[in-house]
Amino acid sequence: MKAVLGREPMSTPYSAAQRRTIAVALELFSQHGVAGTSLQMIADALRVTKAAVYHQFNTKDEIVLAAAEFELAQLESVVDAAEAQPSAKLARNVLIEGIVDLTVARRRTVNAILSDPVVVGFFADHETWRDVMHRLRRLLIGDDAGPEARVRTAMLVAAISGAATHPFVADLDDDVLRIELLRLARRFLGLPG
Amino acid sequence: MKAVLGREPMSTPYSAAQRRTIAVALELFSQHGVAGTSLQMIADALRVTKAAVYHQFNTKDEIVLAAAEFELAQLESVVDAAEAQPSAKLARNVLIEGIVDLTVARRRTVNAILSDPVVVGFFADHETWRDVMHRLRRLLIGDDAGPEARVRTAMLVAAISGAATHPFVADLDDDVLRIELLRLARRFLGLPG
DNA sequence: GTCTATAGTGCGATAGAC
DNA sequence: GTCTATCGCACTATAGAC
Repeated sequence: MKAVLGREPMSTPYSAAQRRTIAVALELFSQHGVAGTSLQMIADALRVTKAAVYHQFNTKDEIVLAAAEFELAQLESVVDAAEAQPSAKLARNVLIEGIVDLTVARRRTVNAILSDPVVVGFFADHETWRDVMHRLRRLLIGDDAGPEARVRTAMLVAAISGAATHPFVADLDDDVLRIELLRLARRFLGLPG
Repeated sequence: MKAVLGREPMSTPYSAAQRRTIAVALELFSQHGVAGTSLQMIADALRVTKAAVYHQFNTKDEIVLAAAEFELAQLESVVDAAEAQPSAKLARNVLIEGIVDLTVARRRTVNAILSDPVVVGFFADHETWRDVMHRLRRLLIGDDAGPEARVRTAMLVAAISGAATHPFVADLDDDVLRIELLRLARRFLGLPG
């Protein structure tokens, strides 16, 4: 099932210090954007100096890539779980639920990181990214490549990730947001829900 | 109808040179983000020096604000047109159509600018922005402030603006994208269409 | 693994000639 | 309105002590 050749999802076992760096970087990137976040800001948030951060990662780009791949890996595991379902219908259901859960749980970071111009540039030639997007698209659209299906899919993905970050719902509880997102997403796809 | 006190939508008549600066700034901001765009890049795109750009605007922040307000003004005129309708139903219809038109016509810039972290920060205390958002929300939700209505509204706004920028539909013609977005948005709201 | 110190570069912004 | 030239600063990144 996961026998995709040459791909090694989490083959880099980051140290605890590296994971802490990634965590604070994600928070700062989501607030100020990648380009608007300096290594000084990351170092200050970790309460160490810049040199200490450079001991964990050789360049800023490596931090950006590690942070982006961290979010990507979670999306990938949702896609994995969906593909493991016996039918296309079940797969789509698991996918929607997984995306909603992921988006709500990490609503401050996921969308901000994956849509940042710098990350978009990095991911343009990124194999795992293209693979995950391709599988995601296939799960949702199937073999129908017509405009209606494609726009509907883009709207659904954008609606879920965008709505979770939207100021209109900033004060809603995670549970309430999750339930409403799920219900509307299913209705949008014409699924029972 | 537009008698909102103390608000002066386009009271600053920018010169032709200033409008050219705003136009190239919007393009660059949407590609690299606000923080990732330097005044040197703007000057190069205009084929002048930085000093010439500083003759049009005193600071980079002024350029960012002018560019963001340019996009906001177009959204505001859509809201104006919707509020001029005689019924709530017609108003909502005009609003959806206007947002779809605007988003498709300027699909590379609108969403990127208005969701940029720097612009979000500028607009946090921006009167016109808050006013337009409040009126937009009122037109779509009315007096229903329940979670379902709020999530549905956030999803709709995010779906339209996000879908237009989504790579899944990057190669679709503007006309096709416009028609599909409109149809799906109306179906999402339970409107005839 | 963290520090101080610093190199080298590009940034936003300004002065003043034309 | 555009230019050359420059200031002061923050940035990424490195060197070397502890």
